[in-house]
Amino acid sequence: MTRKTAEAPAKERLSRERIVDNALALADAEGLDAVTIRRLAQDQGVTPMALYWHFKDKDRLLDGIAERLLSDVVMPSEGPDARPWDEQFRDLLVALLQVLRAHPATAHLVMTRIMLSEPGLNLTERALGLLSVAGFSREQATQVASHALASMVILVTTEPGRPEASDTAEREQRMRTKKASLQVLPPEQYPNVVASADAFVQCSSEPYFELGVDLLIAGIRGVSATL
Amino acid sequence: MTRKTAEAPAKERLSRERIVDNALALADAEGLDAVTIRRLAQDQGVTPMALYWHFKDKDRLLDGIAERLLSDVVMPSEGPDARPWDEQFRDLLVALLQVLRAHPATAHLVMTRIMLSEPGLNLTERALGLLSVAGFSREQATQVASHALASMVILVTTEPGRPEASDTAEREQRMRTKKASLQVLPPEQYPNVVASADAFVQCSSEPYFELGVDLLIAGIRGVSATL
DNA sequence: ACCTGAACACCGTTCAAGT
DNA sequence: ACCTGAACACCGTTCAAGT
Repeated sequence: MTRKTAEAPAKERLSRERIVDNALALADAEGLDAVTIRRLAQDQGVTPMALYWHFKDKDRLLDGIAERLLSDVVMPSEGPDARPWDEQFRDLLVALLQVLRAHPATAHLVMTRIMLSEPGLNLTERALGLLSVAGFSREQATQVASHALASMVILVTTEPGRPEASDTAEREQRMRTKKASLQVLPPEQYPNVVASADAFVQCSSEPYFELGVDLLIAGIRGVSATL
Repeated sequence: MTRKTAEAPAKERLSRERIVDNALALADAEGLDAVTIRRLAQDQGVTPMALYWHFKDKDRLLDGIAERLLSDVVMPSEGPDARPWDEQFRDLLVALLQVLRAHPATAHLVMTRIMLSEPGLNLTERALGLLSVAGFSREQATQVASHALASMVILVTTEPGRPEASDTAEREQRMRTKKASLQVLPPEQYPNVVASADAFVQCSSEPYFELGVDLLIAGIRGVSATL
């Protein structure tokens, strides 16, 4: 339980790829706030300015992380698919959700960055195609696609009881504190909140994510039926 | 077009309220990144450390902003309401959406902070009540309520063409640049993306937000029908 | 009760220079 | 092409002290 992260001496040269690797690993382990130019440099045994040869600024590095996430999405295979559009759309969402769930601390980075990378463009192209089959106009399809992506992100980032890059001990403590603060509320004024104290503080992941996807798909289906 | 924000000499004393006022106004004008302990102090003609008497740290100040937003929500009046739960739920969402739209730069602050203030608790209590009428279990109602709140937030923060606290001139330039970068893509590979270039870069707000709310309500209604 | 002064340990980034 | 050194202009925050 030492506070320092174990760092390999990192003999090998720097590269965009290596830098993104480390940034992502660091974010996974300690949260995005720990991802700092200076910290990354230190972990690589290099001067902070060394990174600026590979990335114009920190924002481009974050772009790189987002691109990495998106390139990790394993898309449903191309080609004709006889199934209804909503089933295909769901597969797309789930594929995206898988990688976001693996990297909750960086998931939100993709929201503003999908159109900046090839894998993001591919994902978007597929989504737009399916939504136009569903009967949406260009404008609506675009908005629904954006919203669908964003929904997967917030599903991951707002999961009740999600470990916020802290160790398990103090995380459980925070959960208990929060739960207690809800249970202590006047039950005649907040009966539902008090009764939901548990659910606000933790949940079982699989049903949670399934509900989230169901909600979105049902919404799209519902709206498409009124077109 | 001077670069300095015009600051009243601010003769009056400091207070939590005044600080939050200024922080919110500053965020609205220049984005949340501009909201800095030091900057706020300077604008009030006071030393940075003066703020620490009123707020334990910056995070508590952000809590204060979130609470302010939530207290600005004008809730549909209490008391028995004969209308179906989904109409009532929609009113709740729209009420929240109104204030989030007025403060896009700070909207996301409420996502993790609803349960920390009385207005947030009231909003949540009402939402949970309606969802339990709709037939959801405690766990599901809690998750749906959280997701609904978060959806309103991302609707606001990811609106295409949303002004990111920059002046109109360079904002239009960025939009043109982004649009051009999409239109230049190979149309045989990304037909839908290219055709949607316009829609990714701007939209008319009212239909956009209505679609967003429709999507969510339709989703909840759809899922509730399968219970 | 309310605010100041000085200091600490951080940031991202520029610019000129080394190999 | 790839990296270093020194410096700049910022952060949030602590701690002791003033009124």
